[in-house]
Amino acid sequence: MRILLIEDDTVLGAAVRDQIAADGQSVDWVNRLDAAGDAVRGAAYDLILLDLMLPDGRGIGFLKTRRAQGDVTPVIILTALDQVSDRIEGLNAGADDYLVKPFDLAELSARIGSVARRYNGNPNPIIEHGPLEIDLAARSIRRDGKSVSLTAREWALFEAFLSRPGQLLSKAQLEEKLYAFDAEVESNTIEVHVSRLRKKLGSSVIETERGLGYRLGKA
Amino acid sequence: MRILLIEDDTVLGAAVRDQIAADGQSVDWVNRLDAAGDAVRGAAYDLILLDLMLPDGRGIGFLKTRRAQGDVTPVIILTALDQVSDRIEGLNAGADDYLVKPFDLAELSARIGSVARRYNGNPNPIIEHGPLEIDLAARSIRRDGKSVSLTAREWALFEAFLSRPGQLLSKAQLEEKLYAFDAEVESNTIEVHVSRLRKKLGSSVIETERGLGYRLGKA
DNA sequence: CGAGAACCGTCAGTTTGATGTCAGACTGAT
DNA sequence: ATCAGTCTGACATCAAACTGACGGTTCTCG
Repeated sequence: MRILLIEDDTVLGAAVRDQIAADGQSVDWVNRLDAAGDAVRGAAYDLILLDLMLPDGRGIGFLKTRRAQGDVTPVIILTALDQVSDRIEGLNAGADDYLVKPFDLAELSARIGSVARRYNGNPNPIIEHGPLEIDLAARSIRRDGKSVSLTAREWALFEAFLSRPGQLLSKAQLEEKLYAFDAEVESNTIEVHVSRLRKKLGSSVIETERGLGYRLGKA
Repeated sequence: MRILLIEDDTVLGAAVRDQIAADGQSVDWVNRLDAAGDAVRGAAYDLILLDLMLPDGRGIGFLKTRRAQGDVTPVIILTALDQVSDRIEGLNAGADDYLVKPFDLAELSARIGSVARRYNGNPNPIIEHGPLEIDLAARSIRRDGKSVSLTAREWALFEAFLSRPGQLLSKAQLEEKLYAFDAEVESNTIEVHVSRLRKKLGSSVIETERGLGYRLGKA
């Protein structure tokens, strides 16, 4: 089995490489996202181990790009961020599993085995939410069985709600999610996007709490 | 470390129990959700292993109920459903990790160790106050398990009390909290909002001290 | 390269519901 | 019994939110 390790920490990277080699698998180890891009274009891997914090960007972006291009290679995320939100973001982006640092090398072996064993081509991971069937990996939604397409902004907004179901999100929080840091919006952009989402997905997907913000609807 | 195993498959359950025992941990094994409820009420566990498909209901509901009641015991989900949607639902419901069947017993041991090691912080800060469960981050309140929604002013007022439990707050102080500087209320606004809060949260949440002000009720 | 479509931010007219105000009932201290 | 303080239902108001429309920009495809 060919494994691609994307990790910039030299100590951890070496340890992981050695562990995998000891398990009898073949490993390629890169420490930057651009090198990772070259690697996946140059060879077919059976599994990717992906660190989220890399010198030239966040690993999530790399993962999303791969998935957007139709790559279904199993991915295990390695993250120092022990936060449910990061795990969910990773899974939403199409990861198959995650490991929170520091992790046991035995645990790593177990999960590699697990992903490999499990990976025999299961078609599509689908979240059900009321009348909606959401396939995050494929970025597709079916509403009452009929497919609905969302734009980039709409996905970003909807994901913000999905990753925190039940939580109230203020417009300021949502703007942060949608527009990184810079790029200030000085109009009712969020309202408009919420309106567009509701038109596509049903009026009850997102609930308004006047003066406070929005939250994902019950179902 | 005390571990509660909730699993109805007798073969798998026995294997897991033996493995945990071999690791030197103490296990209680139940095969139904109602028995699980009795167990968690009767003893304090350090970790719960939860099967999702049980004869008397879905494990997700059990997990959600525990979390809603403020229980923060780490939970690892055991599921035969190899679907990202289940993992996300589980993680959202407050699970700390999951294992997809069939799993290695070595992997189980590794994850138990991992969760136990990792578990230091509390995922969701929920304040319990009598029949109320208050999640300030999510801006949600449950009263006897049923969710109650507050308006912006009501939140502001309630937070003023929560941040100074037991302390007497005069109407003037409360007005300052609610209306920044330009305090321009010339009526019984505070009284009205206190009344509205009591209607939503129960008449005993806030106590009146005639001529002096208000304070948060005992519980 | 050009035409058309898609996407997104902005705005304006309309809708909605949270909130301040008031009046009358109620409470408790003296 | 009196009366100031408090409670609460009702209501009008106005800011917050909704949404259709528009135009600028980017993307797509011939």
